[in-house]
Amino acid sequence: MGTEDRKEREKLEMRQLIVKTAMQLFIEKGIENVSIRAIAEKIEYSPGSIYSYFKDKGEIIHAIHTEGFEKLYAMQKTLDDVKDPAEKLRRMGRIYMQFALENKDYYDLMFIAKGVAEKISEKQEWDVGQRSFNYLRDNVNDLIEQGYIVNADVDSATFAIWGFVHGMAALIIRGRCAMLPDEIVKQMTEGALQFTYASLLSNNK
Amino acid sequence: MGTEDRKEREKLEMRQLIVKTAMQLFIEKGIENVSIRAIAEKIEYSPGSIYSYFKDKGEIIHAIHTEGFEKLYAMQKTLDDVKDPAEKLRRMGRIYMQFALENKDYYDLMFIAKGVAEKISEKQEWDVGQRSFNYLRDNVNDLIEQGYIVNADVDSATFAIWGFVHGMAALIIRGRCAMLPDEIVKQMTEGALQFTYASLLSNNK
DNA sequence: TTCAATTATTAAACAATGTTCAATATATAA
DNA sequence: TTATATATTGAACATTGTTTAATAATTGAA
Repeated sequence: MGTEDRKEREKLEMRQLIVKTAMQLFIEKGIENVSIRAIAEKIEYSPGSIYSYFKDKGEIIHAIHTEGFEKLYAMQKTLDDVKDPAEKLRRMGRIYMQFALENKDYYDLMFIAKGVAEKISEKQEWDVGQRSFNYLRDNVNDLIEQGYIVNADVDSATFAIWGFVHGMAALIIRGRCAMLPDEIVKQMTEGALQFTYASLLSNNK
Repeated sequence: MGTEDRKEREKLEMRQLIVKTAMQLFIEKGIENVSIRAIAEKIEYSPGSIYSYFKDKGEIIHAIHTEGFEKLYAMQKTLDDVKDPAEKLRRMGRIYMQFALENKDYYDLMFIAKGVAEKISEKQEWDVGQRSFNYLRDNVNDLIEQGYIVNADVDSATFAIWGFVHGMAALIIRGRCAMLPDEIVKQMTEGALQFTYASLLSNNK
C-alpha cells in the first residue's frame, strides 16, 4: 500500500511550502518581522499546525539556511573548469560578493544572523558550509603550490581571503556603509577586490 | 537656584545607571535576552520608569554603541606617535582585533547588530564612528603617499583593510568558526594578519 | 510650615510574540 | 460502518516592548 509513501510526500511538500512561504515573507518584510502566525496565515493554516512540521522557528530558519548554501555552492561550481588558480580566486571573490549582495537575506542567515550557528554545532550540519569553505581552501592550496602565494599556510590565507569578502559583505548588508551612496560603495567594493587580489597574488610566480 | 542643575545631574546619573546596568546584563545574558523589565528590576525601578529616560530600547542600545566607539577610538589613539605608517597599520589591525574579541558585545552592537545602524542614518551620530574610520583612512593615505601602497585609491584600500579585519572579527563573534578549536582560530587570525599586511604593503617602496 | 504645581514613579493594560495542548476534525484500515 | 490513527485547530500561557492614567514625591511660593 503506497499510502505511507504518499503521506510522507505530503509531509515533505508541506515542509517545503512552509519554508518557501517563510522565505517570501523574510524577503518582503525582513527576517525579524516575520511571525509564525504570519506564515501560518499566508498558507491558510493555524499557527499550531506549523509545529507538526517544525520543532520551532529556528528549524525553519535552519532549513532556509541550508537552501542558501546549496545556492552558493552551485554558483561556486560554475568555476570548476577555470584552470588558473589566480583567475579562479578573482572570479570566486566576485561570485561570493554577487551572491551576498543579490541574496542579502540568505547571506544574512548563513553568515551573520544569531541563533543559527548554535544549531550548527549541535547537529553535524556544518557539512554544507564546509563544502563551500573547502572549495575556496582547495584553490588557495593550489595557489600556494603554484607559487602565487608565499609565506603563508593554507588555513591562514584562506581565512584571510574569506574574512576579506565576508567583511565587505557584512558591513554593507548590516548597514554600516549606509552613510555612503550605493554607487560609491559599489565602486569601493570593486576597487577593494582589485587592490587586494593584485596584492595577495605574488607576481614573482 | 541650583536645583535645576542638580535635577539635570540626577537625570544624567539615572541614564548612566540604566546604560551601565543594561551593558552588565548584555554581557551576562546575551544582548537578545535582556528585557526592559530585567533592567528595571535590577535597578529596582518599574519598567515604565525607564521610558522617562529613554525613548525606547533602541536608544539604550545606541548609548552603549556610542560608548563602544569611545573605547575603540581611545585604543587607536595610543598609536598616535607611531611614525611609520606601515608599522602603524600592522599595529592598528592587532588593536582592532583585540578590541573586537575582548569586547564582543560592544563590537557586536557597533558593527554587526541590526536595528542600530538605522538609528545612525536618522541622526548625525555616525560622527563617532566616522572618527575611527578616518583614523584608518588617514594612515592609508600616508601609506599611498609614501609608496607602501600602489595602484589603489585611498577609499578602496581603506574599505579593503577594514573589511578584512571586520570579516574575521564578525565570523568569530557570530560563531561561524565555532567548529574549530579556539586555539586554532587564534593562530589563523594571527597568520592571516601577517600574510595580509605583508602582501598589501609593497616592499618596493 | 502649608499649600498648590510640577515632576517622578508606578501598576495595570495592550498588542504581539513563540510555543503548548486538549479538543476536534479528518483520513485510514478493518 | 466503525474504530483507530493522524492532522488541525483554537484557545491559553508566558514573555516581550510600550503606553497611560493614577499615585507619590518634590518643588517654589505664601
